[in-house]
Amino acid sequence: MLTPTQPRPITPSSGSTEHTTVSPPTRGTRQSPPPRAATRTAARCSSCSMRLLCMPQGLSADELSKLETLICSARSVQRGEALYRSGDRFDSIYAVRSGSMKTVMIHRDGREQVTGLRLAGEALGLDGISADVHACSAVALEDSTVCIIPYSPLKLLCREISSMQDRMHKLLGAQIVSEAAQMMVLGSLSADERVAAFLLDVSQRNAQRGYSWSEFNLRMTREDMGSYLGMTLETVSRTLSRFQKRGLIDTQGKHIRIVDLEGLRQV
Amino acid sequence: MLTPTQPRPITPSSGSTEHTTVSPPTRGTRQSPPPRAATRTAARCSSCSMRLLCMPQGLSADELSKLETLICSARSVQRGEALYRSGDRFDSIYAVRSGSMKTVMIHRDGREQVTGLRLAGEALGLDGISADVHACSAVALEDSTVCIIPYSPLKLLCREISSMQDRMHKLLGAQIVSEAAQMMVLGSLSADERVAAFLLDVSQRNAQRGYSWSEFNLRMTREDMGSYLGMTLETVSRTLSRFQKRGLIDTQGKHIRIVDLEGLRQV
DNA sequence: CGCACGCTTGAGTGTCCTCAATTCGAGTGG
DNA sequence: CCACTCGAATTGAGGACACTCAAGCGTGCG
Repeated sequence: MLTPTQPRPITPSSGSTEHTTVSPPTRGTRQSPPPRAATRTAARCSSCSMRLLCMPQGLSADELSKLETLICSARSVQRGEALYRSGDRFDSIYAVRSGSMKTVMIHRDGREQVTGLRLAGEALGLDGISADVHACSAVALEDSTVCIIPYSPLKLLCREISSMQDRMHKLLGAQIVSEAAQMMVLGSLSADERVAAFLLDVSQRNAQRGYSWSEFNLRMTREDMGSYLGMTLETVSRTLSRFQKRGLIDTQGKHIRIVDLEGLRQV
Repeated sequence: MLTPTQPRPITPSSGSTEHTTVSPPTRGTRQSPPPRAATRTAARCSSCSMRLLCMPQGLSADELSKLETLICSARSVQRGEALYRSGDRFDSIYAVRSGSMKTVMIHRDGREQVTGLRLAGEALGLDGISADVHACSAVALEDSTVCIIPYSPLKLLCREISSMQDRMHKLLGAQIVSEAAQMMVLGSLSADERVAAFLLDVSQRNAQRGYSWSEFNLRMTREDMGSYLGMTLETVSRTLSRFQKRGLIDTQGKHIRIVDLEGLRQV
């Protein structure tokens, strides 16, 4: 496969706030000198992490209060800013509260691969568990906020409450499965099929979270999509145009409307 | 990129014991009617799962004995036979004790993608945790034996012993990272680079387990390698031949010797 | 308003796929 | 023991799909 954790050429946590090579910093993006960690009320935050961690199982009132003892602060991340970088020490996982983020892995020669897209409500940061150091970088695709769930207290909680343990395992397991699915996309599908699969995936995840399956804003650039799907931005653009001519979708820029769901499913 | 394999009608779990299309059953492979679960002594098995689950941390004698209460049987799997299939109910994870296995994911149109290679000592079956049902199939590349670690008792143990919990999390996290790395291989590297990365990965994993980094038998067929690397078997074969002419490796069939490690690293 | 960035579209090229023939090797049966 | 058979691997020739390079357009932001 590859030497998994390559010598990181990416300045892991240089004093400067520049997010250098992770994503070419948008000129318009204001370079907020201190990546300000805006702390919010614990109440809102634990409700955020609860959705992430406890959704399926019901918890007793007692257990709920224990959950709320998780020091669960929030942080806002500006568009283009990195929540964490490959090589950063791992100590928390995150739940996207608003906005969206991408995860990026960097090859030693500088090529970068988008390895994931995280929408509001989804988990982030699990790539740090195995080595106590993050393997990917997480970059905001738009101004976003995340919930910070410190890992050590979370582990304790998982030992106390079995449904939390279950939830944690399923969270990790779900990422394993979705990455395997993406390997299938990259390894076996044609360009058209990849784009269709991606649109259907985002549509389905939107639906799951109570938003429209048929209409959404994809904050990634064509280049990000291309990187995620293993193709060039030009091919992504051409494919979307062709889909539009075929009456499958309706796009203008980052806004996408799915017109013919069944058609998309049939490649 | 490609539309590689022909429509493969795979029967996920037909009543028959045939391992039909997962990997065309070698004629010679005897069709053992009951996929026999050869149970071994618990002692050998827990030592097997211990390597997998406890390697980094030391455990107290007391904790060790608890670990051994894990009902940990073994099973042998013939070449071409499936240890589990996509859709099977999940109730155990496995540790490869001897031999090697591949994990395979099947697209609805029948195309199949090799999503992983597991050598002796490595973990298997984590793809079932998220949905209580396996997302991949696991097929033996040669006659192999695996250690069966029932999941429910394992969960209990993780709640009792924090180092087991750590180990479990790291096992899951490591698969997340290695799959992300494979996404980078599939999404960003050329054919030559993919093959080189794969050889280096296997070499490194062999070294890690105390075997030779420079010489090994890859039990996958060229087709399996191609599927795993997102290319055709012909391209794999051509690439290996070219590497040999360049003096990077020495191959005959499935036996591979790495001649110029540094050269391989430089693509 | 103007610049810069992102997106679209076109033309030409190259990498890798497809199809096909042959060789090699292992397991089987005569 | 050797010929036979079948699958796996190698190698070649030709073609297709996606990439590269390049120009033009839209738009959001300073």
